[in-house]
Amino acid sequence: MSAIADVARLAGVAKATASRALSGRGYVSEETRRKVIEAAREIGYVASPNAASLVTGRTKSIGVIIPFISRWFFSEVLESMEQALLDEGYDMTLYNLPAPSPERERVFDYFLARKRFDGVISVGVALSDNEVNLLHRLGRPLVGIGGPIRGVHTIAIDDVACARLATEHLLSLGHTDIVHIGGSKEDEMDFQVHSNRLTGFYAAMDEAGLPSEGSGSFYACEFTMPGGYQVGQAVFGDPRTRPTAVFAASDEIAIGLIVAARELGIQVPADLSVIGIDGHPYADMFRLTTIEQHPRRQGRLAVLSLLAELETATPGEEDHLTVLPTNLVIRSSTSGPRPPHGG
Amino acid sequence: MSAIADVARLAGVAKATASRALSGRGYVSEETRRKVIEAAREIGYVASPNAASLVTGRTKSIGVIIPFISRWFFSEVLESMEQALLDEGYDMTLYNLPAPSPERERVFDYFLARKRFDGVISVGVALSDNEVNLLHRLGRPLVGIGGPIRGVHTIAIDDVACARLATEHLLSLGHTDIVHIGGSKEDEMDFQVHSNRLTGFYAAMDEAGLPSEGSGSFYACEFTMPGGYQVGQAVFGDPRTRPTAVFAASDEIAIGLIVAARELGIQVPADLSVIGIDGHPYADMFRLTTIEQHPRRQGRLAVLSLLAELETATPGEEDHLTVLPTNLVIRSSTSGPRPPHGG
DNA sequence: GCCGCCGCTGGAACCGGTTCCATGAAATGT
DNA sequence: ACATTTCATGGAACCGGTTCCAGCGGCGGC
Repeated sequence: MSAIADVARLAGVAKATASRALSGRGYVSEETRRKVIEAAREIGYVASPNAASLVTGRTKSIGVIIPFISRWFFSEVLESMEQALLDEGYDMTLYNLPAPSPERERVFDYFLARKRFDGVISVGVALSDNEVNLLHRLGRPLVGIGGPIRGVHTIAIDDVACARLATEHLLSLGHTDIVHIGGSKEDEMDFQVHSNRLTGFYAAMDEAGLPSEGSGSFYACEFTMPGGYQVGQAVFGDPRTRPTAVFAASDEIAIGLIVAARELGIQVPADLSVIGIDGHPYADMFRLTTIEQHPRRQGRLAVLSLLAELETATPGEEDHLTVLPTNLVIRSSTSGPRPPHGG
Repeated sequence: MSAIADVARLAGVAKATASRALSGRGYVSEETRRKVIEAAREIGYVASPNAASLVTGRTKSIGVIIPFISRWFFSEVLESMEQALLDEGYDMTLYNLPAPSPERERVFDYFLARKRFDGVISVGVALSDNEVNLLHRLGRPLVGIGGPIRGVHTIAIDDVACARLATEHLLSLGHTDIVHIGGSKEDEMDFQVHSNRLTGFYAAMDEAGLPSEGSGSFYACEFTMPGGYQVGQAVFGDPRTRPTAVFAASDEIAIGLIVAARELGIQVPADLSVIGIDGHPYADMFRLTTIEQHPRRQGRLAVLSLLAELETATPGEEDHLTVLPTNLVIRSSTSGPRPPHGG
């Protein structure tokens, strides 16, 4: 359509002056600025970001690497990042990369090397040193969400502490027969989330003098509601494996467990206490006690932190870890255990 | 880093030749092509899409406008579109625009006018004529998902038919006391989805000679599981308003209803049949009878259709509506009504 | 009255590709 | 043998901005 040359011609100035007037860089008299802006408005001029970024190297766009879109935590983070980027005048280019794979190699080599973005936010993805280095070489800052990446500023919650707190909540209610149901260490998407929550659980159990690692108090589970439901049916269906309390690694798992328990005629919390982690919008409806982790806050902070790094051109604090607060919300899925019958 | 001029120099040819060799356009001898490609590989050359799009006008990027990210249908569509675009070598730039608002005006005027994309897919968004025209003027094709937009190729399911089918399923089981619980017509996100499903419901009831519009057989509800739960508590809690069957406008609503019913001691399906629409992954776990609408298929088709339009440079069939098939999946949340007691 | 600085402006180079056009060599047709 | 095509290649213009640099008028200082 209309280029800056047209604006300049209409305003009766040179391209250079028009550019300065519109971008606000360099000396322009107040009168000239008004003329140029008026001319631009008149012909509906919109600058081509392509042309600009060709010379400035800035694209006003941020790349986001994320392994899932449809899982709660990720979609919340995504939504909040989109909002924050929009507010700051940035575009968001989305790369949904399920797992380390040839697919992902391809994206890194091809898409990311084209540097169509000023920076990258990686959500819950365990980037390899190689991948981090590639971005570094391109001079593109990187901020992570969800777990430490070597040499990268990361925003996360303290998963070990959360798990410990959740377990301690159950312990403080008097439970001794507690199991943890969550993601397994071997799970490919593990970004230390699974293992950290497991670690926190074992630590709390250990401190309470209860059987921990190796005692069979952990069941691996897909990180979804049906995953929790399935494991719940198996574990609660057999009186020999049924505990009095469960710490679930996510609210969705916890809800799946609650549904399974209800179907088996097990009273929650009278017969079984359940606690989760997340602060999922469904938690309230299932009266689930949980630890809220505020993903939207994490996403927003990641964006602001990345943009700050970009705009100050400081390399940012590498290896810096920002730990965001979480909070325990007690509803009625947890209570003290039923006194042993006949006891 | 390295520009095409470096590649040309290393290969001992002119920039123009190097460009032809790498892009595959125009005449280049096989030998020269090999030399250039080898040189490019050697210095790790990656073309700058900015520079290329500056002259070709193509960005190899698609803009997506979507009102929600975290709701099931939308996240599924998004994920499938991302996948399809990646496969075809396109980037996806995401614009999450909740509702018609000044916010949205701003995005249209500012972001979209910068034409950083070759085309646009709008998911479940009722674009105004103005907005459609703006895109048209920019020469960017547009494909919609979820409801007809004037002058735009749209991919959708037949919501009226789905609702009719769902209702007929309940009727065929012998139910006569049926209510519909779903989004209200006044809901701002209505993209004819709500009203179409309501229309289909009333049509089926009408045909069966049962009370339809204006008979109080419809309850408005937020389009989420807690929304369904809340309405379920209210409607099922009062024996006077409790029907024998419910057609829920979405699976999430249906599941919320089932949870509410179970808590009230109402047997599903013996006391209450429930059918939804979606094919949500949780449906199986709640044994929910539903009509599957395959959002991933919709997303994939939208991408392929848009790219085809782009690559053939045909303006596409405007006002064309592609209706994708849906299918009824019968599980055990529906059955015949309990015979009237004392009857 | 002259020098130097400041504020403002225009010309031109540049970012990194693509494409038009001219040129020349080889292959084909008559 | 000569006129055409066809294929290959290089030079240069161009896409639409930004930025460097030179020039110029006005003003204050000495």
